[in-house]
Amino acid sequence: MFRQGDAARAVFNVLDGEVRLARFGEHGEELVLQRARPGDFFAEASLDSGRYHCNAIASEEATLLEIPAAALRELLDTDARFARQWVALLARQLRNARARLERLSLGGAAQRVRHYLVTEGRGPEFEVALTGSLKDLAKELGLAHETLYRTLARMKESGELERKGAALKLKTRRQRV
Amino acid sequence: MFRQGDAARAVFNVLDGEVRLARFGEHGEELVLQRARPGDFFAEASLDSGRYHCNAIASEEATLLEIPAAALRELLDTDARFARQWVALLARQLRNARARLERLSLGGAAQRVRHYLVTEGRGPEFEVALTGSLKDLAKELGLAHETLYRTLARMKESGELERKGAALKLKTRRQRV
DNA sequence: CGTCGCATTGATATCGCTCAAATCCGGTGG
DNA sequence: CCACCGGATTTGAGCGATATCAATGCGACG
Repeated sequence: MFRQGDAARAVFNVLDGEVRLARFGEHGEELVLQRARPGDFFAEASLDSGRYHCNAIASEEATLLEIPAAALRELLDTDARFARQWVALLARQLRNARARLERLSLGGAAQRVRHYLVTEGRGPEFEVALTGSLKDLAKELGLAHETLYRTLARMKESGELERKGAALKLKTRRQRV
Repeated sequence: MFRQGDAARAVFNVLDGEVRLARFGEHGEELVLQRARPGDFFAEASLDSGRYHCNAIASEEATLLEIPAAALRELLDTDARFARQWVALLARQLRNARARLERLSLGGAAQRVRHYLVTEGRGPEFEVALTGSLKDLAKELGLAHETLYRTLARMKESGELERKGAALKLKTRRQRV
């Protein structure tokens, strides 16, 4: 859709499909900043800065709603209800980014997995339905995929984790150490 | 000022001093999410969610402006200019959080230091004036402080980095590998 | 002068990354 | 229906970077 450094012309809303927001390291490795799924906005943070700060990649066929920057500014200025929702949206994304920040600062693969389940999971057992592959999850957690496989296997063996197809559950409460 | 889990009553603005926004791990280690300095707002993201998501700690004497949640909502609804600035503030913080996210996802201490200098530094040599101690910087970079010392020493020895008191500069351009 | 915290350096252990190989699985084409 | 292919998954082995533990110097501050 656009590349890092382009002038920010518009904000987008995903109607259908999925778009990855990513940056690329020196060696071509991809860092996913955000995965925008139907209903999500993206490039919201670039609006005020004039340039896009990452690359938008449609991994599959996707339908997008493109909102020109000028139109958005107009909306923000005139529609108070919209402005309030926009603020709520930014705040939500900010909290999400900070949760990931906290996760990445954890030492130890198992801790990251636990943190992921506790923050993203639902219900008393912190159940998470995997959307993509485990390799994708490994990227999200900042781990090599082999490490994630091994960590999941070890946690499953110790009874701390349960896997049913694409669902992950935390079985035991986090222990006092 | 407040603790994680408290009901979010207000947003704050630092007039003087410094406030750390942090969470604590199981073993008491501190994770700094944000350092609010004079002019900065904090707890902006908690407003919509009802509860604070981290602890606010005044590391030194600080003067704060407390803005009750109701007042802020009122402002957002009535003052379009304020709402626009508030959106810009959130967007800035979001970009900042994502930059840190990108940094933490880098492997290798030297890469993180470079990323820090390139994103936070000013001018052609990416000069950064250290505000706190190197231990604080180490936390920000997600490194043990010993590792940061060693990394800085190695980079200085190789001529890539220069240190003058509290200022850090990148001397050579990042090389193609 | 004693203490405290930061800065620095050394030694060691550990954990996760890298390289490698085997298996599985879904899809594709014959 | 079967052979084949690519990507994900899984397991193994070894290495290297970082965390951890430890000791010392140094400056500020009481």
